[in-house]
Amino acid sequence: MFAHMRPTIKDIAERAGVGLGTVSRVLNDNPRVSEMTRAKVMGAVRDLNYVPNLAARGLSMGKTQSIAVIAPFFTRSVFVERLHGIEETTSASGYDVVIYNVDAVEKRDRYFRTVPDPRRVDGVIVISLPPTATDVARFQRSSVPVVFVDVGNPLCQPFDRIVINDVEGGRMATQHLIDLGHRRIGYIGDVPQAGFNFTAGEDRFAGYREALAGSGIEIRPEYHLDGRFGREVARELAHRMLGLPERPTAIFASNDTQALGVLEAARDLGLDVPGDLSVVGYDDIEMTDFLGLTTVRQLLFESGRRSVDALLRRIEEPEREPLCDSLPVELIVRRTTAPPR
Amino acid sequence: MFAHMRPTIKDIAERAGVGLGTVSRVLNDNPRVSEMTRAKVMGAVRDLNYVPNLAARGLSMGKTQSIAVIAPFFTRSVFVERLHGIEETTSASGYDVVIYNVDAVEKRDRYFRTVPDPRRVDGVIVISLPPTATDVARFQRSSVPVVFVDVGNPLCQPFDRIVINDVEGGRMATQHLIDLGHRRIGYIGDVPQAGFNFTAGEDRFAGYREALAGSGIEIRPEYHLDGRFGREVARELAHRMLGLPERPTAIFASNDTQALGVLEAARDLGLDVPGDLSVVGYDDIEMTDFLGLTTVRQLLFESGRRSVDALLRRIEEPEREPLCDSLPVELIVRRTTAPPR
DNA sequence: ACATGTTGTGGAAGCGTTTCCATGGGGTAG
DNA sequence: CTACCCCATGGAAACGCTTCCACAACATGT
Repeated sequence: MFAHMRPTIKDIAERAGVGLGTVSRVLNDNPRVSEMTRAKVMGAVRDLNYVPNLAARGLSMGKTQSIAVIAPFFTRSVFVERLHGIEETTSASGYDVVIYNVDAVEKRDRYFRTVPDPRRVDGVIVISLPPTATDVARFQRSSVPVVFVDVGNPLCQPFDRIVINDVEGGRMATQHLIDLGHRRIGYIGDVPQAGFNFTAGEDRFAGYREALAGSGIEIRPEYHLDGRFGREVARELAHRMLGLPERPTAIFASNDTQALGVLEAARDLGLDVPGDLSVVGYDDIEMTDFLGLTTVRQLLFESGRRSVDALLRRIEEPEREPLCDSLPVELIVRRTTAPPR
Repeated sequence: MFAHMRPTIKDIAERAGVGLGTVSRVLNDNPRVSEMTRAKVMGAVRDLNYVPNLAARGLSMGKTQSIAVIAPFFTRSVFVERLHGIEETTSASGYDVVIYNVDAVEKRDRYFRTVPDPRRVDGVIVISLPPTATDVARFQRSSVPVVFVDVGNPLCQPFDRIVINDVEGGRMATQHLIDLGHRRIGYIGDVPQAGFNFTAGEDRFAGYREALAGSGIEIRPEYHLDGRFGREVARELAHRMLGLPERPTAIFASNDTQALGVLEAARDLGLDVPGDLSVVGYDDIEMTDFLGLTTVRQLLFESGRRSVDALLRRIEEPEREPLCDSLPVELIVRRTTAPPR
């Protein structure tokens, strides 16, 4: 028994009594094959339990049937949900998904340099990582389709991209607090991680300022604190902000995780939410529902889905105009916001 | 400019004025190359910005430099954290990770059939999905190393596996409640999803029964409810259980997500936790810390890390004895458990 | 009758690597 | 000085597929 020797198209060809080219044509649904021959080949395929060698096919065709996702901190809920959308759409089209997790700037640079290679993957989805001009130039040369998700950077204009209007989201969150009657509204955001240049935070902050300015509310620098992403840090920042002589009656956190930290700080200080303090988050990750956190929902899963759609479309038709798909944001009011006392 | 033509080793060879074999040897750190030639080749590599073609290498060597992870519902925290361990360890060794998410039985079967193919991946990690005897036979024939994580099934004995002692974990959680003085202890678990045969739930329940039996506490069937995984369902189950004439003073939920549902139900009913009701979860996913949920910690990240270690070791030495690595569980006492009133 | 398609087919060439074998030059030991 | 061996090297073969070209057989139009 040659149980260990995987059959090749040559084996199929011999068994079916046809030539190599014919087998290949059958396997690729080329119409130039007679019904009879097709049946013989398919029979042999079944008999020998043939499975094509993807490396060989890839080498010959210059296609790999796999796409890469380059994402930072892929364990954070935001990315997990986007990934979910990507995975679901991708697996439906028979492509494999290879994940490149970026947890350091060097890794991003390495992946940006080596992954977008037509001999490695058929397409790349980049999430939340703005490229430099050099990166962009390289991507364009590489001939691999690249789609950006959540990257506002104008350098990306030559590529398909799925963007989120974070300014608007920040504005909505803040406006909601203003509408409730708040005037002393704090903002807690994540400091752009060294070298990553995430833009979401800044945009949300811009929305915050816009809303305040629109209502003629003074922007007080002591009401703005940034810290490394994470609950613990946000908790400390909130402690600090809530310890101010004239403390805010509401805090908008630039993401739900930091909003949790704010809630924790409020709990520490014995402040009632929303009685003494209103809190708004951003992203609407799964557990905000449990906590009753008022937040700004962005269509995370959908953003993943659409990025794959865009990528596959471009693989089909490389020459179309780059599309820019803007996803809506929506305010979800729950139990952590109320008029100030 | 031939900007679009990726250089091959042939180009390198010409530019460096050496032969193809020599280039290949340099690239593969073969010691049989003089320092001078090596330098010339490396120079050419840099000049031409050469990147090896992985498909070609894979075809030639029968290796792909990528490993597959087959996991159910990869967006659930438990899997995300295991994946994190896998990703981190894998990327450090230069392998790619391809994710196959199983959200339906058919997908599991399809992946089990097609993924473990030596021409597709160098190794496979299967998480929480017990194989059938047929699957096992196929895996063994396929010659691709397979490592199981969180699969207790005895059929997996021929393979490396990382197991978690869920019986012990369930026992510890329950014993903790008993030690606090509880006698009426409920159990809420997830019903084995049709066809998936997850075993963790049953094991944890077995531990629960053991602990009760060990303390001579009667096992009351009305204190045992199973439902589909998820917060909402668990919340309903908890409602039902807490509506019993003689309601439990403590509930052990088979996983943290369901424990959240229990907490929600307690909140709905105005029960104080831990005053009126103690709650214990399982897994110690990230947010349990925030909620102060007492739970059983299993080393999720570590399980991922070790599965990769095991896999790479087996790729190196295919003939070693299958290892069975058992990870410890640990009770983390927080704020949701206390003696009964 | 012949030129002209059309259809199905076989097989060689080529994709970019690694690996194996052959070769030549230099060193070392006799 | 010879015999031997080792080291560095070049290049052919092989990996399994797709694709292109050539060709045979037959149909069609004049």
